[in-house]
Amino acid sequence: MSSALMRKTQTPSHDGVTTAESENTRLPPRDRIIASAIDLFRQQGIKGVGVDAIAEAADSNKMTLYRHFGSKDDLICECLKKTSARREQIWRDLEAAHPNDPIGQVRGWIEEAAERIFSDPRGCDLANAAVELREANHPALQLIIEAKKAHMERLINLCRAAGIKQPEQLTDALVLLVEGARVCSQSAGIEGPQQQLKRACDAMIAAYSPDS
Amino acid sequence: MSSALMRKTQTPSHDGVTTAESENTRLPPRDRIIASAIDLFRQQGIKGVGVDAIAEAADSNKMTLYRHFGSKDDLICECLKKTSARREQIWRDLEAAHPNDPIGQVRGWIEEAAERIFSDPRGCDLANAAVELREANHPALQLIIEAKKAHMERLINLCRAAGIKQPEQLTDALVLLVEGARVCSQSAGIEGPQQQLKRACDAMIAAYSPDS
DNA sequence: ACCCCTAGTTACTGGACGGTAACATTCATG
DNA sequence: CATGAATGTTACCGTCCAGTAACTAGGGGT
Repeated sequence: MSSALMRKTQTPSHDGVTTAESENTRLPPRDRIIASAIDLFRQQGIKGVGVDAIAEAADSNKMTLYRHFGSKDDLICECLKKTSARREQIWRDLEAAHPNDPIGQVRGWIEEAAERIFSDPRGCDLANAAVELREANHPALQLIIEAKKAHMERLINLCRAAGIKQPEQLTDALVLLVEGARVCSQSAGIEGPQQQLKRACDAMIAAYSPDS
Repeated sequence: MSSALMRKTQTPSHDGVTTAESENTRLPPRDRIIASAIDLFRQQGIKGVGVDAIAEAADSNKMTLYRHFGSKDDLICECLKKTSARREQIWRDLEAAHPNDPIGQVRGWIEEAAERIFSDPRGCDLANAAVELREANHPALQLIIEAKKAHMERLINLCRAAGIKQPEQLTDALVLLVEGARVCSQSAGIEGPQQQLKRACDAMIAAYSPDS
């Protein structure tokens, strides 16, 4: 809490001209608002944070927020889209890191998920949003489902390219394990079963790999 | 309003002796409130429902609610305790259904989880609560962690009794799969990987079973 | 100069929220 | 019948929420 407040206190472009370079380049308000919203949603939950807090954290204000996003639900959807886009980027990075090595990309994805679980045990933003936004037909829900579907499609193709016998089944199993680890990191304490995510995935991959 | 009045009109022990049992016996307000709260929390999320709505759904009122529970957080904790207690009862039922068959109890637990996922795809109340109650040191969190821990302890003992080589590892993997299926039933659409929960668990059990 | 678009500021609305006070009612007991 | 505890009823408090209105301040273009 206090650290977050402290961090926000930095007076922005107080001396004006020098901001030329580096990450200090102030993003336009829309991007700042989305970034702050993703942050706060992750820290306090979607229903646990109000638009005023988001605007303030973005060093902006509520009116500007409402000029860019028609409603809080709108902003939520844009945040989820942004999160999905970042995921796509991670996949592209994995492809670059393991070229022509589909199973390496799959293992890289698992590795990345495991690291993230330990460095920031707050689960998957998309899945968490689905838990919080239970009102029927919430516009975010379709986004979440489609993102998960696209994600699994990619995994299936990688598994197939890797010569897995039943790529759909292995993908389902791996997704269950990873999603389970992400939720357990929130509900099962620091010593929970998420500690064994990689080992469980290895066992599952072995079970579906062609016998050596 | 009027329906509430109508419903309340039943004269209780009007004929004295016969009322021994029957489900028409109105539960005391405290139990009605907890039951209604669990229901509403599940339907609309913990942060999505107010105490007024809970009191009304319980055919009671806010003051009675606050006489029994010091705060909404208090009520949340009692609901989670009740949920944990019901889980314990499920385990006892499984023990009775599969006496001296530890792996049968484990499979029965998986079976029960799978059925529940399809009949009511709203995930695990405990895990969902952990997702929603992110404020640091929320009193519910410790309850959730302890319930999950006790649950896993039971699974480990069953796996060990079944002759599994590494009972802790198999338990971790099975819990990841089941928790993953529960969260995917909310976030991955009706055709999500939760459909393959049982198959994935079978593969995992096979991988950890002594070779036949 | 001019306009115009974007962004920031302040103040506000109406409603829902968690929680409380004061009072009225029921009802099983003595 | 009297008592007292548990329950119900109504009204209220202060706070927070999502969302809006009116106004001001800069910053480029033309």
